[in-house]
Amino acid sequence: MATRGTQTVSDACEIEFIDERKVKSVRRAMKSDEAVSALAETFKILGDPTRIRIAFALAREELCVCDISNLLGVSQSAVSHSLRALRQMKLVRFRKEGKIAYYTLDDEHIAHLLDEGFRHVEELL
Amino acid sequence: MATRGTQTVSDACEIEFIDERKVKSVRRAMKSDEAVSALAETFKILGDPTRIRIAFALAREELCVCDISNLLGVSQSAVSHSLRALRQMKLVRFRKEGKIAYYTLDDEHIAHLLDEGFRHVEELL
DNA sequence: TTCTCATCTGAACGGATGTTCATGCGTTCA
DNA sequence: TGAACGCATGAACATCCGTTCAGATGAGAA
Repeated sequence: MATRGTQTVSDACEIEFIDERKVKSVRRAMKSDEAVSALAETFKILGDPTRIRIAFALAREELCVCDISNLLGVSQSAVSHSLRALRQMKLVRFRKEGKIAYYTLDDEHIAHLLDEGFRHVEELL
Repeated sequence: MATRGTQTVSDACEIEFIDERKVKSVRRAMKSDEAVSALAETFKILGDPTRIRIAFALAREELCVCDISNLLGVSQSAVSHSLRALRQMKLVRFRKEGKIAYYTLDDEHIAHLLDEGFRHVEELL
């Protein structure tokens, strides 16, 4: 903490601005807190190898929990927990047929997100 | 844990497959472990409101650490830690001019990722 | 050189998160 | 109706992660 004048500021930077014009320009374009938080939550949910594999698979085929479990070699419980997380962020949706739950991606933005992401990381391998 | 035959499997599903064709089809298309892990790391880094704001800002203007700190109202130390994380995932790059470090996005995939992500979440607000 | 400034870094603390285990719920079939 | 099955869920535990604090580094000014 640095004390300046009467108020205590979280010691960001002592000087006022390096380039006030650029800062103001970006500030105007900045997204709302709700949008930023929602996007952060979405990325956080996708920040897990199992959930990425699940989303990738569901982008190609409609699958039931058991199929996903077999496909990835992950316990059914873990798959179900992952699916719930994906569901809460509206990344996947499902329909029930008897006792079987079939999952798919909720919309194509997610598929694009994955494609764009893979394109980025595959450039660096 | 369930024991089946000689090998112990993580009790995924007792039956073999619900739809073997779909599972095999997805399995063939599945990305490598390295790509999946790298993408998960990338999303994990982006799964934080501060780092999203930073990336969003750097997609529009080249900024120094002090500007970012002022722009977001976050301590300079926190910004620096976030930038290091973004740097390690090759999401941003920087150049030094005297004692000032100017940061920008590393490539446009990241900008597209953010745009696509915002498009997704803004549909749900 | 010495001081100031912009930035970086490691350690440490508290909260969030992933995984597993055990169990509960709803459906199907004998 | 009761057993088997597919799936969902809560609790508990260990681990990861974000933030802050204190100090270090390196460049420019005095």
